[in-house]
Amino acid sequence: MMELTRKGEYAIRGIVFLASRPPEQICLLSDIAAAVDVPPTFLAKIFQQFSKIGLVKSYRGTGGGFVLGRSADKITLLEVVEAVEGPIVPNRCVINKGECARDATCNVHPVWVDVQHRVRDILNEVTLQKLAGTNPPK
Amino acid sequence: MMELTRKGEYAIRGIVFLASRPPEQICLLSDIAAAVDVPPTFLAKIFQQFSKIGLVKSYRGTGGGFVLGRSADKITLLEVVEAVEGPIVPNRCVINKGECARDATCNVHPVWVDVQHRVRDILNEVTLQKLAGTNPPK
DNA sequence: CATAAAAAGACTTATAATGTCTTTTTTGTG
DNA sequence: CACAAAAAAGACATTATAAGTCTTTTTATG
Repeated sequence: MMELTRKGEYAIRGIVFLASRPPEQICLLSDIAAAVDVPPTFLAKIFQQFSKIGLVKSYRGTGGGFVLGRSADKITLLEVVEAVEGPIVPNRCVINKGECARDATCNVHPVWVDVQHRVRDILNEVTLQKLAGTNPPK
Repeated sequence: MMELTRKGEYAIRGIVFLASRPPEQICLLSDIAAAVDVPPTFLAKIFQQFSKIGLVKSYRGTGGGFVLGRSADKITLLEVVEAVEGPIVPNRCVINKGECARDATCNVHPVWVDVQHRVRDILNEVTLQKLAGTNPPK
């Protein structure tokens, strides 16, 4: 239960790798994909999502590629995960009230809210800088 | 992300309902299903899983049905969820070492372990008694 | 033995995950 | 300007999982 999908796994690997490179160095998608062992076409989709919300900056054409959209200590694991997996919602009823007809009487609801907050808090404390930390750039 | 499946949702509804009934009263699966608005055949599968691990006790034949396997204050939400959803593992790499080749260098791993523990702790604190509490038996 | 109920297993359908392929757009370079 | 290099976009294919149904079997009771 509560399992990260492969997409999420790949997303993390990819952007952590990018964070481990010198900040101004433009990385080819194909290089990243090879380095973190992810199908390049799939990683492309993921990085497109990153790009749309500014987690990475993309350059097209010759000499193009990707760099982080912000410094690695300003990007959290929470952002990365939610970028590709969507919001963290342990149960549908947490998304919006009224979703669950039992709302008023449902004692389980607050538990899921609690879970949601705890998980988000944990992931929000972890920055890409920390994650890239002891993986020194080769 | 991290969403409970419908099966899990149904499982909780079903067993919480059972917990809200007088402890010795044998409940028909069909009655439970109707009360919590779940397809009876699907709920049957769920209760079979419960039965196997003793969360509920089943009686077959005429006059048969289900009762809780233990008192409601001795059954946790964690048990219920894991019974039908499997163990709570935010990432494959948490299941067993060696799963992830990057193991040693992976800084993300401990984060998932942390998430796993927090979530389990939260769910482990919640008993069926609490959940059934303010839902008085009709 | 007839009936009521759960257990078990095979099966179907729907949805989401995972991934590929092709075409288009953008950009730098000879 | 033409070409090549790269990402963006969209359509497509495949596989896995979720969700649910149906049929048959087992067990218990009156």
